[in-house]
Amino acid sequence: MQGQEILPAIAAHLLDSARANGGKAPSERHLAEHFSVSRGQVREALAILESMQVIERRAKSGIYVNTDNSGFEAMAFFARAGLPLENRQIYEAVEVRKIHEIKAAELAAVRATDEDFERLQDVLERSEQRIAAGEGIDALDQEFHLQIVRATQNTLFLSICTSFYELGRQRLEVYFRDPDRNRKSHEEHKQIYEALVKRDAALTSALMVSHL
Amino acid sequence: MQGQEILPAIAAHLLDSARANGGKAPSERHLAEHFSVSRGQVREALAILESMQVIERRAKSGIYVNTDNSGFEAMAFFARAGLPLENRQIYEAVEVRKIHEIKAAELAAVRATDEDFERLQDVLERSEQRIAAGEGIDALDQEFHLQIVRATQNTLFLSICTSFYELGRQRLEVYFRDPDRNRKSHEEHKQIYEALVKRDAALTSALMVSHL
DNA sequence: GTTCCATTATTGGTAATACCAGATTGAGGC
DNA sequence: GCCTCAATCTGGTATTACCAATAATGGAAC
Repeated sequence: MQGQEILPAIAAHLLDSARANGGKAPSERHLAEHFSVSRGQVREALAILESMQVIERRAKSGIYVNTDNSGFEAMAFFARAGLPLENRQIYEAVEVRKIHEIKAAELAAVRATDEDFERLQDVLERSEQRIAAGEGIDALDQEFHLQIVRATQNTLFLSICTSFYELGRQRLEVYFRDPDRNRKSHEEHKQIYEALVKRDAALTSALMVSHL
Repeated sequence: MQGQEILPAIAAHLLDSARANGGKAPSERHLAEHFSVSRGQVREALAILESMQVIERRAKSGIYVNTDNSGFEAMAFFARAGLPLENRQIYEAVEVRKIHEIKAAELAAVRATDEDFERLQDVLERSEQRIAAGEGIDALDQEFHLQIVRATQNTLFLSICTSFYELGRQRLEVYFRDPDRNRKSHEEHKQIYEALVKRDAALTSALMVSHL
């Protein structure tokens, strides 16, 4: 185990230990020895985890894991690191994601630029090729949705949505094993694209609702 | 200058230095000396800033500030720390905030519990008292909106919105100097509350649109 | 004056060590 | 069983040192 990539490992270890120990996590010195790194490295990782409110460091006492943690930063980190999320967190994230997707579609219909349309069309073409070759869409599905969010011209919106995509990656890979779903999803994407080009916000939004 | 609270100070210093130096920030050793803390403390702060993608640390080279940074984490941190945001970031945040507020009102109308109604009523009563005393609403206005988001029963939603409120604090304090605005805002809050109690999602949402 | 290269200084990454003072714990006395 | 107090553990902080790659510098060659 070596530098920088220890963050997820330490996070996972903290969560496990805390679960088996009533919220209390191992000391910095223990963690340093366990992962064969210096205490400084451990403290850097802990500082980040504390900034995301995943843990709390109490001076002269110890490290405590926030069990009821549902902050956005923490969720995004967990998703990125492949750490397990609570069922409630997943449910909430899916709901918030839907809300964003639908609103993004509506805004994109009004604001999308020519470059946005080109990018979307490119994604659709590549999807078509993969389907024709009998392969799954998986990553392209997310890229399509991401490009729609991007077409809102709101980078903050994009930043938030990107976190949600990382969350759903594993689930979607399984989902897109089924060729029928691939085709169906692709057809809906094409419809959404058509609505976007017409700049029909209401239609785009409605199509997105039924697509999700 | 002493521990833990140096993060905002270091962040501000990095931004200033980088602006005057083409993206390049002072070295860790310089920062440590400037703030009279150890290099370890500086590195903890830098680790957090890097996790928020505010900076990039290139080994054996230096620290570089991400100028085109528009990540959610960074925005939330900047707002919390009272650091200046780009105009574009503020504009985007206001838009995203509106979207959330409106959707929250719609969801809250369906999901609000008795406790939620009590909390909202409490906020309204306190607002009434402050207005009667000729004082401004400021914080209570935000509390009202926050309680509505809370009534969606989606803690992730709440987490995201909380970040936006911290952003708008300064602006709102100025806004609520005007007694007329206070009264008007309070009246609209009462209408929204009535719509919520009726569990009329469409009406609540519509009222929120015109309120914002 | 310009170009090119070798030497040097600087920089982030990492580790090891030490001290502080409050929190925690455990043993001993009552 | 309860209380008291000392030994231990813990996070917070600072200091020092080494590594290796980069960036800066200075001089040599043209």
